[in-house]
Amino acid sequence: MPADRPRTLRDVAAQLGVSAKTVSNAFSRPDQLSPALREQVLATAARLGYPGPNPLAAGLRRGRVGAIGVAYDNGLSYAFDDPVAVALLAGASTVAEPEGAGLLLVPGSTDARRRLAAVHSAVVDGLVVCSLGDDDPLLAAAVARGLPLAVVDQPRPARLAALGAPGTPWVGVDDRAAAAAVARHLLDLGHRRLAVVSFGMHQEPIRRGLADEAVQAGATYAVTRDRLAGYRDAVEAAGLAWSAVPVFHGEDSTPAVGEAGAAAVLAADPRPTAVLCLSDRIAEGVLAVAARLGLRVPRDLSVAGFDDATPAGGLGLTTVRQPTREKGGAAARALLDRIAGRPAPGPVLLPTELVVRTSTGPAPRG
Amino acid sequence: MPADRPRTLRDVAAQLGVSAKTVSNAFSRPDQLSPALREQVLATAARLGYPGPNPLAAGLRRGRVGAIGVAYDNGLSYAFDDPVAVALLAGASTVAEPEGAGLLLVPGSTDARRRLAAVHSAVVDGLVVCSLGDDDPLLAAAVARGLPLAVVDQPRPARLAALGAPGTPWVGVDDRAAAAAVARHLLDLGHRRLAVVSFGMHQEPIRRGLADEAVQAGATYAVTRDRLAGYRDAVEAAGLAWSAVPVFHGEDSTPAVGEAGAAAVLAADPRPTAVLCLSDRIAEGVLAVAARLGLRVPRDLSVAGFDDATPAGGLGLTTVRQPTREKGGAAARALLDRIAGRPAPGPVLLPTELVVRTSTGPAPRG
DNA sequence: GATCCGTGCTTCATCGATGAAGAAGCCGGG
DNA sequence: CCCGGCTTCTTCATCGATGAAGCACGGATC
Repeated sequence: MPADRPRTLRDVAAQLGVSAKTVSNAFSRPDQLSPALREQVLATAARLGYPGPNPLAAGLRRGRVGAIGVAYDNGLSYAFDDPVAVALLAGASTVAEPEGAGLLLVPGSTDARRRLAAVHSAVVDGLVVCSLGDDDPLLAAAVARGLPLAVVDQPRPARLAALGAPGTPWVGVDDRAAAAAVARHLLDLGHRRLAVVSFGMHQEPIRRGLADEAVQAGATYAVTRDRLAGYRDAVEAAGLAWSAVPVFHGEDSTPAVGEAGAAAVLAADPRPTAVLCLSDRIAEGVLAVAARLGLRVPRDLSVAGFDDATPAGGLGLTTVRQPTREKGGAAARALLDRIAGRPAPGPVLLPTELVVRTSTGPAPRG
Repeated sequence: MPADRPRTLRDVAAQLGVSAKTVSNAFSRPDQLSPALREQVLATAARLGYPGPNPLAAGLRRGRVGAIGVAYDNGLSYAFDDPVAVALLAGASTVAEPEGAGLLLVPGSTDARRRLAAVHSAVVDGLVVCSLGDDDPLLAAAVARGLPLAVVDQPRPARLAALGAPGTPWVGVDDRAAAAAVARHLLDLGHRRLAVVSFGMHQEPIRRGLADEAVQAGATYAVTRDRLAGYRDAVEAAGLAWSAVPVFHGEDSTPAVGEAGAAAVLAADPRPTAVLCLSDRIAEGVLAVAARLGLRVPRDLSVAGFDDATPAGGLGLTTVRQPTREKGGAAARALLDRIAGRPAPGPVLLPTELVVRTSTGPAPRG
């Protein structure tokens, strides 16, 4: 009998003169032994201070650990500041929790090596990857590990197939059509001088500035590419030249980028009368600058966002609602299905909706 | 040679005619073999499609998995809706991420058995537990597993010692003093008829209603107990009777509870002139009801919150700022220290600060 | 009385990797 | 020429639990 707390089933088994497997069954398969013996085993285990079956060892043997991972393009600390990312996690947890599955937030890093190491060493049954660039090695690493995957937003299904992960469940929206809808809304209001403030085009290099058409088309973030293409569709359908629309892009989806973008595009003369933002958080920054410049919204300037995340409603922001929570939920669901060997759905395209609030109005005359 | 992808180091080793340990070293301890051989091993592994060392098996052997868990009193899906919980996670991730540690969100459940099972089966190196009731079996389960712990808010250090976890790192604020400060602020403004809207007293049973002094003192949530005691300190110091202050309590920290509470306490005649809320989210609900009733804030009614979380600023809410992010960060830091065998700090008491905004003002005359 | 079956428990091999310790080869120093 | 020490790689045991298959026994069945 071990002097201190027994660490293994074996120790407890020896104490009782039964087999290790029986102790294991007492904990994990109550139907495999008589209730009396089970009680006795559990009581002895408790008395000796046995911590219970080691989940790591059990996981190794079973090939299942009861947790799914979530990997982001950006770091975790960023994720928690972004209402969209939080909503996604909320959705995923709503699905995972009732199934008893934990959610492992995979640490990000600016260092590519460490970022990949985190994916290699994540102890999970599967991975939800969110918003990766077309050529992000993180996805390749996950595929190489043979982990069941579910992808949110990007890469797009076609790209996934090219990356050797065909049939991977995918959840997203029609970014292009949605973006076209907001742009059309502004064009219908008579706006002719538009500007765009976007988040990043690529994971690397991180850069800010105006993006010409070649840069836009070369974006490795499919979401960025497609939303810009959607704006362009609407602009050209209205008979305007896309090349005349300044597109500022920052590195991520933050008010800071919105502020920088607003400063850049609103300095032009003549000033744009409407700014299309690739996210609500960017729009938040644009609104802040507009206020600082003394521009009345929407009388002097119309601003539209994307996402309909907190606090778009409070700001009166016209935007595109996308069901972010549902995206997270659908991805988690698909992943859990895959893990359980149930048939997982193909690409899931969720609906979007233009939400018109008070930040957009008729173009000013002249 | 295995027909399909090799699954183990051994397979790769056999292919190359080296030992399994060498392949292991090629991945995990580059300094333990010649660069040339390492290259060769990695190339072969890649060629064969070996997924890399299984993190589960490595974790078992090493006794370390590179992730810390976070367990909540409430479910995950609730956590993501509460800005305070999100801020806590943000803080924890800010600390864990640079260390390469993942964050496992342990699934909650209303079913006690499943809740404990989740703690038993969490594959983590340690656990941050947040805001548990004094007698929550979840804590006992974590202690029984022998997991390194760090506790946020509650149970209090004294209680932890009683539960067999003395010396467990603890992070929190002086809830009682902070609550007294807000209450004093209102009393100083001349308010004499106060009311309180609180969140839960116990994990179970979940119940709403007015809580008399016995119920308040018997709360198993130390945070609830202490904040109420703080209010009481200030009220009695002002020469008023605490028993005359209606204390409504709901189950959790949501606007819905605030609305129910407001409906209950504002129905009294004479009406309270000030409502103290145990959280900003509750205050949010109270403000909504006040608006619905046509009460002007702060002219007819003063409302104070607690936390200074989103969107307290936007609402102009007077509240107590507590450094929630830092709480999460400090807890994660302490836990990682413990896991690494570094000396962990004793109880960490973070500062709070009264933040006066526009939701509180002088008591109406008469 | 022989056969069959289900219950309750055991044995055995295995999940996949890594720490500790040991054995070759190579080097320089005495 | 021999020895100690370093590098590089190997062997061996082990981390802790569980699936699959097997054995023993009591009761039902014919």
